[in-house]
Amino acid sequence: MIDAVSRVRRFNRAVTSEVGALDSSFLGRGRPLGAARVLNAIGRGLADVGELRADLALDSGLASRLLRGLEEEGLVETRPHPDDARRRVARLTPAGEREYRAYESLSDAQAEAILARHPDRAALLAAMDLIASALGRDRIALEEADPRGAAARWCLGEYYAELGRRFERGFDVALSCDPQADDMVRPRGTFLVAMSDGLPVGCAGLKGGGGAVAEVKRLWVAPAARGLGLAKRLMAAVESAARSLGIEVLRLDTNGRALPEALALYRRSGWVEIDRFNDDPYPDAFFEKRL
Amino acid sequence: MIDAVSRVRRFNRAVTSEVGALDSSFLGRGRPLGAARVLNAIGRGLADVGELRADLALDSGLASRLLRGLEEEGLVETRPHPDDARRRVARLTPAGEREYRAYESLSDAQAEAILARHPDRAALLAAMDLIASALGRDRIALEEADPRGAAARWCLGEYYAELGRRFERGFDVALSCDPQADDMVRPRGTFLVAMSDGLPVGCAGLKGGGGAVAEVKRLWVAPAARGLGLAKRLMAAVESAARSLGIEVLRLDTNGRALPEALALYRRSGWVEIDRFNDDPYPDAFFEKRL
DNA sequence: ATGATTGTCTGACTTTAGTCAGATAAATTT
DNA sequence: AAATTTATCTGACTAAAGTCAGACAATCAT
Repeated sequence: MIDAVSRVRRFNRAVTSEVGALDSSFLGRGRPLGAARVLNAIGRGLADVGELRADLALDSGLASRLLRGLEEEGLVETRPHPDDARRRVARLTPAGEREYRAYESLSDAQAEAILARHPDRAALLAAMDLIASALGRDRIALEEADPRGAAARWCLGEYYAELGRRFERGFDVALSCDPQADDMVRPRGTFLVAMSDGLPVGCAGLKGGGGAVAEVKRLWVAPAARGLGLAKRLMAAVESAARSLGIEVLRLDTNGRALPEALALYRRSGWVEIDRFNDDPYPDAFFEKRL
Repeated sequence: MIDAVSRVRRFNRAVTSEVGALDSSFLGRGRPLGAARVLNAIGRGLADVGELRADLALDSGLASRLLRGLEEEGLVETRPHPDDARRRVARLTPAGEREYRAYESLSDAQAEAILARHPDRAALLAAMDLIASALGRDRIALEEADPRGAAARWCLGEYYAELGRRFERGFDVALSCDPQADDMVRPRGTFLVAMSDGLPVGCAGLKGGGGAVAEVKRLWVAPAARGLGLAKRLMAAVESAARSLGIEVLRLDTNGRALPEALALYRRSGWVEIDRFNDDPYPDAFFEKRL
């Protein structure tokens, strides 16, 4: 009874009795689950009725009836799609918007309640992130993002914090050559963030200078998402972005002592070790790859 | 969108879409969810119809009908309770037993599938244990157990492994004075295991010698269940068991360098530091408590 | 012994979810 | 222009879940 399978099933029971209740925040506002799910889907931005039906796996008849119910309640409006009058688009009325937000804050409150009664919030969140990333691994998408945006800044903050823990003497961004954000925005470069259902779980930057040589910077994967092959995917995406920008040679620096996984990744994916090409105090290994 | 509440909600979505599916192993055998749940509950040992109804939160009418359905299928038998003929007890027929086991192995297979597609099994299991223990913290029960039984042996194995990691030179049970199992069984002593929905998450032993002095040994809490106040509960339970056995003085030894949390716990819960009372090589601190 | 309480059952409901065979109208293909 | 396909809707169903008022017998309290 203490084998791995029993432990997964125990987790499952714990979660469906507690979190199942959390999800039932869909209830509690006097509306059946089906209608609440449709309202929620529209609130999340699933305007197109077909999309909505696919997302919620609803029969066309049922979907149509649920929509009409919400329309009669005055929460939703539908109109034909401007480009194709067979399709219909739904959106929330102001009253629907209010109702949607009411459901949202119910969910938030229940999530808060779970957190509040646990002493070690950080450990609980880390475990939740790990499980959510593991279960949703096939749905982790790489997106180009502004390096000054919220998702990128969160990743960079976590990255710097981790370097601080890994380097014996800590890490100070000011001492390292921090790439200017403009150099990581098209057309000079780019910045990629791996998103797992809304949570950033990894990033990589391509810092260009306008020429044929560019640098890969800030490769990071959240602890919760390690082991899923994300670093490899991020590097592949950076390379293909570099090609599309006309870059011919990629370079990067790293610290092999503090970040051995990174070193191993570069070595096994076609990077060649070269001489030091900057005087940044942190790195001790330098690589190049011709595209 | 990266705050704690969003992370809990993301976890929740991941889990209800994946594990929700896991739990729907209740389906897939041509029986509606309600009937499958009742069959499962009886299989788990909820014999009393009232208990069963409370556990599944069923209306009495509905419960009665579902039971009758299962009876007609030949899977369940009910009879009046021997002590109180108003109550009814249900149990599985041999066919019901087979059907129950078929559901169980479906669930097992689905749990296995989740594990199988994740690279870092140990990390995933650790995260699941942590969440299950945190959500089920109010349902962690302390039980007296045979120190040679499965639950106790699992705890002791984890305990020794952890000591091995914490002591600079590792830990070898043979070098330490390993209490004889008989000394941790009533009437000489006892052994307590903390169980969280079937998983042992902590233990403590009371090693008596027949006299008025006994020793507390093997206090351990699983990493997944730390921060929930379990060590304190275990110690309190050991003390009250000791009182019931007529013990007047409790002693224990520990290693303050490798196990600082334990030291702090003893100091703040009425234990007094005393001189070394054995020549075990591992401990460096010795305590006593008069009951 | 009587009345109240308890545990379960029955029958008559309602609501929700889900299915399916057309109907309708707009777009696409031929 | 006619035929086909597509996106949604309608109406007529069924199955499952859940509710409620009483019925009934056993037990408990006084």
